[in-house]
Amino acid sequence: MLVSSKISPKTTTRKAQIIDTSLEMMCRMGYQGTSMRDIASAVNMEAASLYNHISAKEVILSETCFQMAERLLQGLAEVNDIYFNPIEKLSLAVKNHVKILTENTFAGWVFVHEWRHLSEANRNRFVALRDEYEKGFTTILKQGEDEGVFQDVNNKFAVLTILASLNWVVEWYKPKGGMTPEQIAEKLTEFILSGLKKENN
Amino acid sequence: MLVSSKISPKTTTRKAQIIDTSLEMMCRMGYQGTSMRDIASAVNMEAASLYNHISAKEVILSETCFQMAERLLQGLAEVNDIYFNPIEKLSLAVKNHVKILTENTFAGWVFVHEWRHLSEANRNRFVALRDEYEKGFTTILKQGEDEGVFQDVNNKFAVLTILASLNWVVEWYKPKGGMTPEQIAEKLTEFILSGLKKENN
DNA sequence: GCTACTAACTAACATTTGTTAGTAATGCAA
DNA sequence: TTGCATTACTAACAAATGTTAGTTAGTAGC
Repeated sequence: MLVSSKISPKTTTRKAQIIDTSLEMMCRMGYQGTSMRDIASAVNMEAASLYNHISAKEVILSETCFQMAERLLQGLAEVNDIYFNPIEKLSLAVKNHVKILTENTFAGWVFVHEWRHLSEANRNRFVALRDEYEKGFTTILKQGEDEGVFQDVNNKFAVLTILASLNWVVEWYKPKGGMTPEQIAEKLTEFILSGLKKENN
Repeated sequence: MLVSSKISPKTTTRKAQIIDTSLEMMCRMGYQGTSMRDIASAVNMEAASLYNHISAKEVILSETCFQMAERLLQGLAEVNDIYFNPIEKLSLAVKNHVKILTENTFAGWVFVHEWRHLSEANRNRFVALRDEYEKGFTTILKQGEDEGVFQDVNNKFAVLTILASLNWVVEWYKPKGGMTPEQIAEKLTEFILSGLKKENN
């Protein structure tokens, strides 16, 4: 082994290293624009050697997409289980979303942009998870409406618009940038809520 | 010529036909996922024959991206020139944006998502236009602040979030769907403005 | 010290990629 | 009728693609 990644023997496996590097490259050049040879040379090995760690290129994409989806869903489920106030729920759902996307910037970007290149079977599974996630947000909005805290809006439209602004975070968030994930979440919540709270207009 | 597209001899050129078909395919499979042979067989010809109409694959992408950028910029410039009231300005800027993106769904999608695959030179030019466009929105927000109509927000943050929700339209807008572009623009404006107007909270 | 495993290698594969060269058939203008 | 521009074709190119086969050096457990 020429290149040893023995900083911490088990926590950072070679596989994780390959995936991390791949994700970073896919952010710059896209999934289809990043070849196995590109990835290999970035981690200082031959393309064929990658297959000792990863069974196929698509696994890099699918593992990332599903991991992120699971994390988002789990966070949202917790919020919906524990809290009662719709405003609080929405605020925490936003915080959860921003936290997960900014925690791993590259995975976040790939999750938002590159899932389209999943194989059909995986793409279908993925879209199902995404729909479930959207449903979680819809539930919060509905509850808010019922309790008279939120305006009466087209829920589908509102959820999509909200998620749009949340997902866009991956586009411009930089860890060393001016705002922390918490500040971003707070500002986004403000932005969204001021447009939803009834006592406005 | 086996396939004749003589519905209206000059308005729909073969080139336009090729580009339209390409854009539709790129929406489904991405720029890199759409090969010249894919495009060719979709318009019933050989890949090599495409080069009688288009000098390179990238031209399909670059022409689309720059055309859309120009249209958006021109619309925004008109709004900023003619009107004075910041709320009216913002509302019309949103309407302009939604109109142009929904007028040609495929071009809109490609414009939003695939510009990354432009060659470096073109990408730089493109990003410059996009920055200019963002600046136009920033101007409106600033004016609104100065006149005390809008809240004091982080302008960069607000503009990016606004554009995020505007661009997301390409993701889910369907011509035969429930909402017309005008209705979408109106709802988006409502959503954005209620989060900006001072008399809120 | 033998065994089994891990992780790297070289070589090659069958496709697919964007694109060029060269060649015909067509239709319009002179 | 001649000539030119348009638009299609076939054939081929060099490069790049994801992946497999077969091999080998090092390491850990018995």
